[in-house]
Amino acid sequence: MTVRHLSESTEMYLKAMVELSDHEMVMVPRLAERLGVTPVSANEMVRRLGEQGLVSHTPYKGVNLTKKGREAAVNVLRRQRLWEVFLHDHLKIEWSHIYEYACSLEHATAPEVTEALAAFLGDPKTCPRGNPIPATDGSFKPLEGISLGELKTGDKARILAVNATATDVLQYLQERDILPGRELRVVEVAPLQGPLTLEVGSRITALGLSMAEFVIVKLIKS
Amino acid sequence: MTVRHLSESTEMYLKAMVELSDHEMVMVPRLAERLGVTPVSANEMVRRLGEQGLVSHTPYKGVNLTKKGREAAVNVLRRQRLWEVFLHDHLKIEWSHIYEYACSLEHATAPEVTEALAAFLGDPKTCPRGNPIPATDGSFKPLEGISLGELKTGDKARILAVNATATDVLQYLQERDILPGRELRVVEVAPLQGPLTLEVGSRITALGLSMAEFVIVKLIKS
DNA sequence: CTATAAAATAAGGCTAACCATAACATTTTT
DNA sequence: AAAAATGTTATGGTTAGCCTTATTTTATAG
Repeated sequence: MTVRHLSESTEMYLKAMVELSDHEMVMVPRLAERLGVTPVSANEMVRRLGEQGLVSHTPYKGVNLTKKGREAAVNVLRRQRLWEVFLHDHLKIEWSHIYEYACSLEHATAPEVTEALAAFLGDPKTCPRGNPIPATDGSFKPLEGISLGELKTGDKARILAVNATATDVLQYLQERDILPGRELRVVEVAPLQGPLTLEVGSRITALGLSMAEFVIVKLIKS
Repeated sequence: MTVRHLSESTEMYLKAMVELSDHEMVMVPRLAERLGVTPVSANEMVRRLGEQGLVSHTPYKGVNLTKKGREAAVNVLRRQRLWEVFLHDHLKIEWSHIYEYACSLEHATAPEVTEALAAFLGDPKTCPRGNPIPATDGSFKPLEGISLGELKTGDKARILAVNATATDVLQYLQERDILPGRELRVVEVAPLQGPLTLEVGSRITALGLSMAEFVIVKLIKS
């Protein structure tokens, strides 16, 4: 049915693809950025993934996952987010660190362990960063929401998920209480890619646009 | 103080060394056997470990761990055995599989996660295979017991630990109820490296010598 | 003390993932 | 339509960890 055993690197590429655009084409250099490798290396790897039938690449148009690739990617996501739940709820690991640690564990997790873990956790549907956890059968509908960067002055919204992966970014956001479930109001949007001024709880915070991109929100009708 | 980050392969070598002889010299080909690599590869790797100050190798005499190497090795053991406890007690993974799964996880476990896991598990002292779990500070006294292979006809003993690592061997032993805590009696020791005949519970079982080597027991005075 | 077995080393090769630099192709902008 | 920006490919290099096939060194048993 699905795939035997994929290298850690392969899993990271697949996960990156599903994380930064589900179903749309991704330019290879965008992938490279997210994975912290050079575009040349990413191209090389994409070729290898193509040979394995995991992605299809149309030069100058982008890559996307094949059916097989998406299955594998969703499976990685499942493992990762289950570990996130465990690390957060049971081990009480600090929120900003769980992504990093879960990411190491995910590659070392056999199917039997994944399912036992899911059962132990009570089949959670959401991870601590707010993202949905794919089901065993691979069914998975990505969060419907918009990026915080798309809001206008005066908009009110609830934070659905925080998709940052770097520990320091997560820490920065955590310090400002920008966490799943919180509600916020956009006080001001500065021009020229300038920062957003937000009111979260009763705090006023400035947030750069690039960080705001990581925050998925749902507009609250007002 | 201790070491930054060791590769998975490095950790496996260190663990193998502490597992198959604590404090005694090990011949490199013995290491190679346990790790499933050729003696040539093991020699190469031992050289690299030597350069990192983790082992010291005296040609034709054997290798042993340096202080630094032993610290690292004991740390790996700690992580591994903690995961074994989690997999067995909480995830209810089958006994014969926990070594294999724990072994993957151990290499992906940061210190913060290790300690949080230990706390979550209630600082267990023993893993499901019967081995002691090293403490955070690295203190660790190996089990004192003898190998089942050293027993004589008529001896009675209690099984302290089962040190096999291969899943199929563990399964074989599990099927014959050769598990930590069980008591047994040696019915017969066949000559010429022949099998032992054992009475475990009320069952009579024949066990080859090489498998018996994996079983650590304590003689019961009679 | 020499013969044999065991351990070690030498030499050359392979793979997955990375890197840099440079050339080339395509898309987008002006 | 030309220039600029972006994406891709070519080429050659690196590292860790493995491999095989000799060859050499040492330990040990007769």
